[in-house]
Amino acid sequence: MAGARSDSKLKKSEVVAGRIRDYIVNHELKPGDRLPTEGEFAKRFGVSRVAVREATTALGFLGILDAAPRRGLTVGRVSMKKLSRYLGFHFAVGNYPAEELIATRIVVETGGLAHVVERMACDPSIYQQLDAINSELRKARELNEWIKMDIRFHCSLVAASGLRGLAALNDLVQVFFRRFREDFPKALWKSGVESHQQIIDALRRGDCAKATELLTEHIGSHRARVGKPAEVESDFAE
Amino acid sequence: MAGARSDSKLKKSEVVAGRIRDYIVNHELKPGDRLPTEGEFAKRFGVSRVAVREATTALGFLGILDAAPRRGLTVGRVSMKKLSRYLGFHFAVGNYPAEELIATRIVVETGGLAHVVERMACDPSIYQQLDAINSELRKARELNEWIKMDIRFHCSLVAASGLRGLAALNDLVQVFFRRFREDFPKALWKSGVESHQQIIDALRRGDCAKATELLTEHIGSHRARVGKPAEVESDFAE
DNA sequence: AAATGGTAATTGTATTATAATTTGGTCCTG
DNA sequence: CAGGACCAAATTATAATACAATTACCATTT
Repeated sequence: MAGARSDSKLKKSEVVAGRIRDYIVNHELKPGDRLPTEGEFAKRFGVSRVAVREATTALGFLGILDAAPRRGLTVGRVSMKKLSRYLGFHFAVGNYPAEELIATRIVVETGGLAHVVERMACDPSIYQQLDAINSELRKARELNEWIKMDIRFHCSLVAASGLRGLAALNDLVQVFFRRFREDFPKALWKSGVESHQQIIDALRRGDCAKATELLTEHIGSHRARVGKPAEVESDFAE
Repeated sequence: MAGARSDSKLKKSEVVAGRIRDYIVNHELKPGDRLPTEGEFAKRFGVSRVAVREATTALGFLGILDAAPRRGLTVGRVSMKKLSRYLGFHFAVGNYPAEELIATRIVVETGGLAHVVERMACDPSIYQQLDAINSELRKARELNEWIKMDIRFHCSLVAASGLRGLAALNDLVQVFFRRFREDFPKALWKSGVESHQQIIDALRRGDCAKATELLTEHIGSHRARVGKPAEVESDFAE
């Protein structure tokens, strides 16, 4: 009942945003291409510049377009970083249950391992990079630093699969997961780093099954702590 | 070089959006909770109401909050459907390579299968639901209808894992994948439906390995068609 | 020809006004 | 006294306008 309006009656700025979207699609514009100015759109759509402005601002948030004085509007690039800045926290609010989030992490991260093994066989620098990050992690002395490096390790692990789409999804998952790292006890840091080491060593050996087992265990170790309930809708399904 | 501004100099509306986000986090607000009015925020942040309005509009696009006259601002629910309206088309513009998108789909969809088998054993209605959707798909006579039902089948398949986070990610992937369905030849519809049937039958038998193999093959069959190159950044990994 | 500075175009921000909508209360009626 | 209808106030929705800030482009000068 809450979002009933979203279909029955679109706000004007949403309509305008849709028309700008259509403009991009119909003209087959690619990132970097220029769009008409805000005033131009306002005149063309017969609305005030404020309405256009709200639409362009919102689309700017999504990374769909960029706006700069004198340059005007240009088609942008979707940036997961930009998105996660606003969406990541919301999953902390919307509360997916811990168990589901952990299981999702396992799926996404282990899903990339086979590709990692494949690429690592051709390119030894991949191992070195992961190893270097883990060394940094070992040197962490403060929680925020540790969190940052731990996230970087896991993101790099998935990125090493070469599947940028999967890496993008993983970026999101990691952000949603952040709250579980906030109270990660220092006593467990060391064993975490060792887990990482074992995982990348298994990958270098080409032992994908072992790496999968270790990573599943590693992520699953978070189950020890917490798990709030929640209610989150899924969309298309049903 | 394009998005350099995004870190060096945030627009005021982005700053305001960030502060509203922080407000929600700091007050531990949950979906449905009320926020101060736009005027209130404007006074509190020392900016004009237009700046607040741009922020709230953008956050409204993302589903992070709802705004209604007299009711004011309330914390919203993230809706993948809402997001995909604006992001889906952009991935068609931003162009992930087909191969990567296919591989990502395989990871996400097959990753949920083990959970599906588990839940299906306890709840036969899950099979019935998937079977019903596939029957609908079999009756499709028009491309748009077919696309819609095919997406619904695959989304329901992942949703059947019970992992709502994974289902949300999958919703996104399906939207990004849409462009590959646009020119799906009618001649292949029938074999697609049969693949679906074999998959859910394998799941009902508890044969997860077979289902995984079939689904991998099913999704991979898209490889026959196309594959544009692209350049898309990944974020955290570097 | 290159560098430098100015100018104009375009977005960024603020102010104000008015319309539309919805909640909540109040008043009237049975 | 209860219930419904209506009215009013609060709040968002939209618009019009003005000015500041920024920067791409051009002209001018050295």
